[in-house]
Amino acid sequence: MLSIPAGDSCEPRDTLSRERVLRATIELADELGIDALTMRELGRRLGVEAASLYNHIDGKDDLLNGITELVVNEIDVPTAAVDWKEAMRIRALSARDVFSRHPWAGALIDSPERSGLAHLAYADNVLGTLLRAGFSPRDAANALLVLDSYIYGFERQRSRLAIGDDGDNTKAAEEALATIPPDAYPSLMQVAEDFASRPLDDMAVFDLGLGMILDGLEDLLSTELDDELDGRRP
Amino acid sequence: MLSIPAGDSCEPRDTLSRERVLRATIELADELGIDALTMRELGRRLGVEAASLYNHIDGKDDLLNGITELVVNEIDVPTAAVDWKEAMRIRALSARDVFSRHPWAGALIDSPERSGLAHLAYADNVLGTLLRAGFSPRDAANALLVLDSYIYGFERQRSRLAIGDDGDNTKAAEEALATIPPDAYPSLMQVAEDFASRPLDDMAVFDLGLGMILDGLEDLLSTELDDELDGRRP
DNA sequence: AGTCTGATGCTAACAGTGTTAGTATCTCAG
DNA sequence: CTGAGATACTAACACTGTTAGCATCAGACT
Repeated sequence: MLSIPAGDSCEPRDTLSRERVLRATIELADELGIDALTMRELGRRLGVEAASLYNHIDGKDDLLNGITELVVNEIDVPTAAVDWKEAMRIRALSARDVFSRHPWAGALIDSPERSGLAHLAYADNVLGTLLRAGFSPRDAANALLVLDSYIYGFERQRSRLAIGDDGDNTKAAEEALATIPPDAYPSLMQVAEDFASRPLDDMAVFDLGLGMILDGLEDLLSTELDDELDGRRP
Repeated sequence: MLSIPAGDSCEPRDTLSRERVLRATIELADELGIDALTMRELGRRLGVEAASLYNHIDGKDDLLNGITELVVNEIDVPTAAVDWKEAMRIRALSARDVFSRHPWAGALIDSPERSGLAHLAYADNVLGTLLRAGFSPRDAANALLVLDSYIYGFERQRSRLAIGDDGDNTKAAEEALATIPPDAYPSLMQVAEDFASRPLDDMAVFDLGLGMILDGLEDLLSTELDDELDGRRP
């Protein structure tokens, strides 16, 4: 199936392989953005004609699925016996880290039909952590859905607002101030002025919202445990 | 500028206009999905050749910006003097409603550079509500970011997991159960079995997470007000 | 009324996309 | 050294968004 010469630890240098193609795809998407990812450009990078890629992948969809899978695998899912809240926080921060390395990943991950085995393993790990913490299967699933909504959603907002990874948000705020009709949006104006003086710490804001959800989940867990006790000793 | 005959209340019937094009675009996207939205197909719908559309729009980007703007305008932003929490909840449910009518909207709204005047008005309204409730400009902006991350993120998860609007989730869960390798993902298995017996009430889950965030914001607001009092009477 | 002008739609085409069929080449086993 | 199978290339197809140039039809002006 694979084109790697059998039993040799030396990597194949001049021939293609699914893995090499996927790696080059990620590189290309990282450097030039997902829109610049075209079969011909990808072939050019690999010193190959576009059609040759089809010997190793099933089409562009398969290509996107492949890099999505690789990226999902980059997200840390802590297996150690840490507190469930801490585990969720570590996972969230790791996801944000992956997104900052691969800005295109957010848009791909929550496209339907791109979830492969990596996503299953990811979900299984998270659900396992929550179940062990005492969540019911139903509440564990709900928690996963709520958390992922926020984690992935935050990334999308970040990219929508063009929030850079460095702290040049004050400049962006000033530019926005200049283009906004002065009197039409007073509240927006007031907020923008505030951001012009002090930059947005998006990391802190992310953690703020994450903390709210985690606290809410903790409440959910404790009431659930109480209910369980009541059920046993009515 | 506009092609409407001056001063006549009768609408133009056989000539195109930017508005007619945008309306037809939304219809097409609603019926066949955003991928089926092609200039030639859109022209066919309007009984017109694709190139003619360019007399009324600046290109496909302008088209997408236009329908995004229209859809954002569909989101209710309650101006009445209701509780800020209730106002945020109404807004969130309205957004979810819009997304269920236009499943493609989620993917468009949080693409960068698609935010037009509608988005500014939307943000101004929400920020105004929060400022009036006592939030500082900084915290109001943070609250908006956190809330929108969750609201839009939830929609993306919904579409990713292919959660339909009706309650046939049990069937989907059973299918998922069948394809999952039985022993590889025990936690996932356990959760899927639960969902096979009782369907997912995505509306309730959405409200669950929303409540957590709103409660967290309420805490933020009260400590903020306390700090303000302490500052005045140290 | 007749003409003219500007907007509107059409035809044809271009560059670029993903993808496939058929052919050449290259590598390695026998 | 030869044959066979994998691998890459050439050429082309259908489709995308987009533009230039021409035809046509409307209403405005003299």
